[in-house]
Amino acid sequence: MADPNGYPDDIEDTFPDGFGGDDGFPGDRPSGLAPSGFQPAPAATAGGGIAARAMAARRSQAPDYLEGLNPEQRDAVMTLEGPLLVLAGAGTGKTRVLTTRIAHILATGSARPSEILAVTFTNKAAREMKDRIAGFIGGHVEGMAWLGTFHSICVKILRRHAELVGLKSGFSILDTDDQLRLIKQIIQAEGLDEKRWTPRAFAGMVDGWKNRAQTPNEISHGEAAAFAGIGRKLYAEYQDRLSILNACDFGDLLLHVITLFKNNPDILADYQRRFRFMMVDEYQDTNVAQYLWLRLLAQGNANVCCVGDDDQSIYGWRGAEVDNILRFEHDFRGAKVIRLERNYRSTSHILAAASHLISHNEGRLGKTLFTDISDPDEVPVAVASAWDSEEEARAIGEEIETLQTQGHRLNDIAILVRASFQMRSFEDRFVSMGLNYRVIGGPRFYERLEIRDALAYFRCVVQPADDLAFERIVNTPKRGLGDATLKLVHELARANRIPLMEAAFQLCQTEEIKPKARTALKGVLDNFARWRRELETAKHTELAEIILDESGYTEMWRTDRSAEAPGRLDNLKELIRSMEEFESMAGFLEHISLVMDRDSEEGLDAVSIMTLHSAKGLEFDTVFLPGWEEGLFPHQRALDESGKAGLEEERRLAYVGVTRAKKRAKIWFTSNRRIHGQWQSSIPSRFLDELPEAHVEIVESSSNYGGYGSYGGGGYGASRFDGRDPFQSSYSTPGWQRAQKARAAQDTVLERGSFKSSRQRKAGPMTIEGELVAKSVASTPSPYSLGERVFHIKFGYGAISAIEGNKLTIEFEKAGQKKVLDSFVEKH
DNA sequence: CCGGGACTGGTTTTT
DNA sequence: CCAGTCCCGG
Repeated sequence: MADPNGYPDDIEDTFPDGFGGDDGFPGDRPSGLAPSGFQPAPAATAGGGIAARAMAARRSQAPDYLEGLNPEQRDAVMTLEGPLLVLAGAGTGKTRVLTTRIAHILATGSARPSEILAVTFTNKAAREMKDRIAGFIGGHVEGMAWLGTFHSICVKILRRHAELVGLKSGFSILDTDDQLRLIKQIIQAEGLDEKRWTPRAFAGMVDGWKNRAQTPNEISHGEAAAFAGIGRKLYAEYQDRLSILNACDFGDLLLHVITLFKNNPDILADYQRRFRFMMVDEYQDTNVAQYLWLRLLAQGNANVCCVGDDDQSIYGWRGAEVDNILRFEHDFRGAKVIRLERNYRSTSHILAAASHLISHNEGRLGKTLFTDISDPDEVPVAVASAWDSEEEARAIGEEIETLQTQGHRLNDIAILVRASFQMRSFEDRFVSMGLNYRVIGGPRFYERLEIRDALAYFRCVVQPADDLAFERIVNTPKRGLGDATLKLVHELARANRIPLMEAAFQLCQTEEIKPKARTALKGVLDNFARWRRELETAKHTELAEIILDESGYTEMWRTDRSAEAPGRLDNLKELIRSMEEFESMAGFLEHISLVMDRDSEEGLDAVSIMTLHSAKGLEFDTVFLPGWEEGLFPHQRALDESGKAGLEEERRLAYVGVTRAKKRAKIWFTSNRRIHGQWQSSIPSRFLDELPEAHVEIVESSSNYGGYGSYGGGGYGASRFDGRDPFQSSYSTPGWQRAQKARAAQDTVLERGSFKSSRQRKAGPMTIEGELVAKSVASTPSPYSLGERVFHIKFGYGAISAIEGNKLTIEFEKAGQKKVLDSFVEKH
């Protein structure tokens, strides 16, 4: 019985062999999915009357899962048919709507789990969504085979049709590091100067092209001629090499699927039929390729629901097109738009501040967040200033301590910075005061050297053609396989268009390489051959251990006496432990190439330090926003490179920052900042002027001279920030001067005991307004004089030729000219 | 093969 | 200023 849209009764049957079967799971029947307390509609006969059934369900008994939704949210959940754009402001329950909507689709029997496509940007978001859906429908989330990131969904599709885009199904996915090494080889092969034409720059261009779904033939004339005139050629070569390697980069995952769909209408049609409902989270972050991908799939059946917030689009620089969301109604005809503006997160002061700030942007779809909840104790958004980043860190650290003594948890506090170099002063400060913190977004587990090496071994076993992996470990640990030998292998491989491993094997059969290298190479190849045989029989975790042992890799770190070595061995153990969750080595490798998860040590109570970008989607009771200065935020480079659009993206970033706060937001700016080693006096950010006076309080002094609840100043308008010189106003008030005096006294004490802070302070041009400059170290004259003869424990005797604070330049009699700290020399 | 010295570039980041 | 990379010398 086919429905009016032509859907066959059993969709599974229309897919090629093996396509539907492996999606089978116990819960792939709508009737088994009703949430408790809700009487499910009869099992779906595909098509027909979804809305009607939903209405019927609602009439008979409002299902549990709709409880507590506001009217707009409910509308978004129940609108199943046709294109739908949900404009969900910060903290308006976006994820809840998305997950409830899926629950609703399942509960009403409108589709089976495997017929729902739900796309997110990050693995974290996908996981969260899965967890929350599991809350509704129990263990049957596993049936949501198509809930994942754009990339993981694309891989799934590509594995089935790899041959159609010139790959084999077992293709590997290169990460940025592999990608760069490959590009470097190509640039070298072209004889370009790597210094002028850096692999990184080219990788950036490739990324840009792939973000726009352009193959080498489709890039513009201008870009084809970019990169020393051979942009197109290099791009084509790169793609060619990837194909020979049977590998993809991240961008390819989308690009290949788009190519696949365009060239194979039958396959596209299958997927169009399969995906009865499509949902995209964070739609404002989609790039052109993702948009095209979605368009292709949505052509069959326009039940597309995109959720996003144009005001939170902060990834323009990596290809996201705000236009996608701004043009939704135009691109998806008859689209319904629902705005979620009721905020459940922040106080009205915070919302008012954020709304007023973002209202300075043009070209928005326009939303105004509001809340009904009124908290009699709520405080305005605070703005405070500091002399430099160290004082900023110190003041914030002290405020955090105060909050802590008042019973606030550190987990509820975050510091959100514009650029990661800002984190340093906070880390330094928090370490010295013993305040627990955690940096979000640092280096990732799978990016560590030892992990990549280990993975390269595994890749070589699973994917013998993975040249990049082979290159990486062929001489790690050292086996005496130097450049000379490898060059031979490369030449043979290139000449015959065969994988390196194969070339190496052939080379071992000849007399062309030196006996020593030959033995070593043969040893490696024999090992791989043996491990590959064991792949069939041994348990993959055990095999992994065998590989690392027999290759000498573990041994290499065991004998390494550097400080990091033990940690690296631990990481290797951890790697093998994490493999246990997977069925096979291949399955594991696939997982890690896509899911570069971070370490999470959620256990302890700690302040979070992260960039504004990585804060999107999170919330904290208290948020500190340091560094609101022109040039840093908005960032100069954003202004220079993208002009007004750049400024607006920076402003959205500011909006994201402020809206992370539930109860307290405090913004900071400093008057001096060291940039590229140079001290520069800074001007308060224009965004400060864009905050509404009525909801913002200028905090006179900071840290132990005030803190929350005892604002000194008051009565200053935001226009105060307009001045070129912030010192004229608040910096000359009596309260400020008093604070400075007290602080200067305290600094003297602090710095006597702290080598680090005195070292860091020395370079400051502390010359403005004498009294403020009473920083002990900066003004202390050096005890040494020019020409003086001194002794250094390592360099011996010498004469001072220059003095710069506590740093001396000395002409040593034996060692020549060196720069040393005065504390390391003695008078002689 | 390691390490010191020269040189370079320094916003944001996921997959 | 500082961290990462590259190149060359011992």
